[in-house]
Amino acid sequence: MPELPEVETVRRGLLPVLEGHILARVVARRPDLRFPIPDGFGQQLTGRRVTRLDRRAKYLLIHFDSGTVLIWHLGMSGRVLIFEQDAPPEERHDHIIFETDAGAVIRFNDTRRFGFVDLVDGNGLEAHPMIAKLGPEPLDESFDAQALARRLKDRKTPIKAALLDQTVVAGLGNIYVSEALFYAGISPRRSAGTIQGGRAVKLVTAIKKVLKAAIAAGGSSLRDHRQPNGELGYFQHNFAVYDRQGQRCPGCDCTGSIQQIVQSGRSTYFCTARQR
DNA sequence: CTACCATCCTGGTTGC
DNA sequence: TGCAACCAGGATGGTA
Repeated sequence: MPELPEVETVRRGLLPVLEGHILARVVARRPDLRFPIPDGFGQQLTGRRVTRLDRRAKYLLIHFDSGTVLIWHLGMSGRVLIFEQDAPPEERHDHIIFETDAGAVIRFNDTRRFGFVDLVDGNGLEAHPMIAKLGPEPLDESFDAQALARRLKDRKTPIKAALLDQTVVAGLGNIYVSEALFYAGISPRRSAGTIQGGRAVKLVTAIKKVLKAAIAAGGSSLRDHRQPNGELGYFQHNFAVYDRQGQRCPGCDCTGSIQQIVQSGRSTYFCTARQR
């Protein structure tokens, strides 16, 4: 799915067309995505003004003047497209359509339908089952080496798997975990509990660095992600290891090449010389 | 606790 | 060229 940088890119694209605007029309073109679309979805949002547009981990949180919050997860293949005028015909996987009082059209297109939306009262947001268990935001100042080390302590699972666990740190996915471990010089196979002290400092630094760089690049366009204006993100050109198996390691003079392994069913990419 | 697996879907790529 | 198997950025719940 879109990971944190891609969702943040979508949020930034939506800001100018949504924040402060009223939804003039909201249509769900099918009854379900990953989960059923809430009853009265369109009716609850139509005529409401967007007061705030937040992101938590990989979730978009759209606050309305009614007190309702739209929780929106893009799944693995979800795309948000914005047309400020002259929207082209709807396409096959355009599942939800929003139109604003200014005439902007926003479409949620999701071929695999792993995405979902839910509506919750703002007071209950933190208790929502999808939100309540999330770990710290990796770009928050409070997410530091101590915070990470504490959450990894005594865990025997490989660090790769631990970083994909959204209760450890929220927002990383398969791409940025490989990238962050590369910059930290840590093997994806290393037992998570051994990431303490200096290693934790390196890993936190690497996580923040790679996420910030990816956001600045508009995310990564591998298969599905596009910026909401339709442009491709370009961080995929800056991957150090992801999807680069067999290529030379960009970070050291080692003679080896980038290895691809499978951990808990997902591909991992790393340099065996540089990452220990 | 941990590791592993299947599952929800569609579509692009790979290999025969 | 056809076709089937496999793979993909996620997250959960079940099993052993």
